[in-house]
Amino acid sequence: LKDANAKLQQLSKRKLWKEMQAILQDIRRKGHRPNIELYMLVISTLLERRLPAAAQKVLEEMAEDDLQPNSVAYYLVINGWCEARRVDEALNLVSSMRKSGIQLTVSMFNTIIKGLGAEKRARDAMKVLRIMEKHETLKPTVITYNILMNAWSEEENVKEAWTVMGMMRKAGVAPDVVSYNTLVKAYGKLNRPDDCERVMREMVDAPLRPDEQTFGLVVKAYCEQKRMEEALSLVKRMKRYNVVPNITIFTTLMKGFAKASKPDGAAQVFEMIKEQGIEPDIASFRTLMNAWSSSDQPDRARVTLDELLEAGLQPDVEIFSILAKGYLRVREGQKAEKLLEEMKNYGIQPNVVTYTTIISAYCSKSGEMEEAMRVFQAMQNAGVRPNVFTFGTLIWGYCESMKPRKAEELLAEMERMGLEPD
RNA sequence: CCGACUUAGCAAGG
Repeated sequence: LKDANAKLQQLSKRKLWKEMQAILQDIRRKGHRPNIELYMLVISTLLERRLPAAAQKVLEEMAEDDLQPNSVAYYLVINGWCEARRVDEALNLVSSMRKSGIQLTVSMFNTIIKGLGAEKRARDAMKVLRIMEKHETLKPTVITYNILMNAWSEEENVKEAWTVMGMMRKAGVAPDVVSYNTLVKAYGKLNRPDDCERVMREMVDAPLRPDEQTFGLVVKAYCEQKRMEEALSLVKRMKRYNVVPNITIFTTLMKGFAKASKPDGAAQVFEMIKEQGIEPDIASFRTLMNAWSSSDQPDRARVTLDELLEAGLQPDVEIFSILAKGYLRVREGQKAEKLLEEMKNYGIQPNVVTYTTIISAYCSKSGEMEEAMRVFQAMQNAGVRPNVFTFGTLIWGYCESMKPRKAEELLAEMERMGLEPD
């Protein structure tokens, strides 16, 4: 058993779940009893690989061995089903647990409510919460209510989110910062920054202190509307609440400037980051590069890339895809394609986005469809599967260059590959 | 008793 334990530890690191299952079976066949730790290791590996069905089987084997799995083990499997968008399986498991008298916990229901929300079933999630409210020992906590509020917010139903807030107050549970942030988020999705501000004021009256996330959400709402003046002034107002703007908020601002076609604004924000003594992270570099690339200035994106390298950060596939987009916008297919070599030097594998961007660059110029098709071939030779975007781009390119026959051929090829044209 | 589970930022001219 000790031996098996060590072996399983190794396999778990490499996520070799099939081998782990085999060892577990072997132990049991020989009439030994694996201990709880062994079982848990296999279960968590299976769940990491998104195999809740297999994990549940192991859970059942544990029970056969008279090892009562603890509630964390059950929670993990329930959560696994929910993350795999199979909430009904999670619900089945819960009802069989109830029949066998296995301890249920609030976390289990929290994850189910979240899963229902992810399946756009907030209405069902609401029912689950109401059942919990009537239960003696499984009363919803502030987290439960928040999860449900978020489910409504995802469905852009701010009215029901408020309803949940009312329910929690009625149940004697005080809304917290997360509850209010969720409402702010809901209004943000609805493009109503002014209502975001209103919720923030209500939050202050509660009294609760808005945090970085609150401001981040409101700043984003202004940015979506391209109301950059207000976004900036809100960031300045943060100090009054003793909240220091962080890298996320600055990045949100940069994205807003990029969206508003104001790359210089993004560059200024980038300077602000450094002035605050914050080290820009890879995401902020990407956002600034994207601001340059989206505004047809690949050379400036290139300068930013140099700065990234000087800062000692590792460029990644997204960085190069963004740079390729810059060349796409100025219709420089060759320069975009040349990035492939550069990436090779860094040991970065181009992905479907990178290739599709390069293909678009060729497609955007009449008479370069052959180049586009060459890259399309190279991509497949490199083992990268084209997707609907890739085909859509090529089909568009052929249509633009008045070659509908070619476009039709691609449409057929797409279907042969099992891709659904949209 | 303490944790854990909930809410913000970034890439593809279709």
